[in-house]
Amino acid sequence: MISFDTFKPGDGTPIYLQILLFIKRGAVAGTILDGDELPSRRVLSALLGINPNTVQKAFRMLEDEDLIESQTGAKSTMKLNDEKIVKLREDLLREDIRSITESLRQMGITREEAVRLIERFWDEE
Amino acid sequence: MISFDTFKPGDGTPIYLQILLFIKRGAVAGTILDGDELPSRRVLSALLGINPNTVQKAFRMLEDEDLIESQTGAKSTMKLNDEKIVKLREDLLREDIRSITESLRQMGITREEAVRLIERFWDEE
DNA sequence: TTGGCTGTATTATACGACTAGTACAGTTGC
DNA sequence: GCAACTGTACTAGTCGTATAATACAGCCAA
Repeated sequence: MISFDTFKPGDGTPIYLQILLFIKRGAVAGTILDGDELPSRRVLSALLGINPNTVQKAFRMLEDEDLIESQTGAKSTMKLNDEKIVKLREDLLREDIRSITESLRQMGITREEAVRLIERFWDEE
Repeated sequence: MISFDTFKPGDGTPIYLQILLFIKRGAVAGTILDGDELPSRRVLSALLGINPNTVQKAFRMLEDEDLIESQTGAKSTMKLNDEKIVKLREDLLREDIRSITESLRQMGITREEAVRLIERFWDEE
């Protein structure tokens, strides 16, 4: 059963997107595996203190991307393979890096400064 | 007059926040200086193809942070000094770095991999 | 078999972001 | 002075996110 212990809703990002990203990043990290059972919509929503419909929206999108399998009455399970994971990793990384480089460049930060900042703040907090 | 030529609304971030960040990052980069005139609400909204109220919301928040000065009838101007800029730089950098490190860590990326990714993708696009 | 769980669907409500339109007071340049 | 600009304020409406409550059909273990 996939654990959401490390999941903490934050920023202003829609909750359903945060759930989506949490699952995808777990799949990339290898902490979430093919066949793993997801918590039920009701259980997870109670756990996170949010509405079941919000969880359902996230799970529905995961199913639309063929990353989970659902059938009425039974728990949903992860549906992963190497190809999907490689693609997920590329997509997520590309967007993260694109976002940070654009942001830092707008502030006039150089590549060398950016690297130094990452090295310095990586292990904080 | 501050130019918004490089401003391109994107992601799902609220437009008024994107305008806010554009100004703040420009101040940090030194491309926007103390005393600089801002385009009028109406002109900027027409330029960006958005509603004047959205621009007003961003400008209002900048004034609440004492980063611009506005008076009825006259154009708004930037209100900066070294102390404010240092603080802006720290706040913006901290949030950017926090965001990217958290995201990459959730994907199981190490510090060394993160640095390599930044170095590799910095000059792309 | 049966009761409690599962996924799925529907309706209604609330709020923030954004748009549209209008109005009014004050500045600026000719 | 006056016309054209400026900032500010307000109402009304749409859309996406999130909540709340309810309902139904299918799985599964005791």
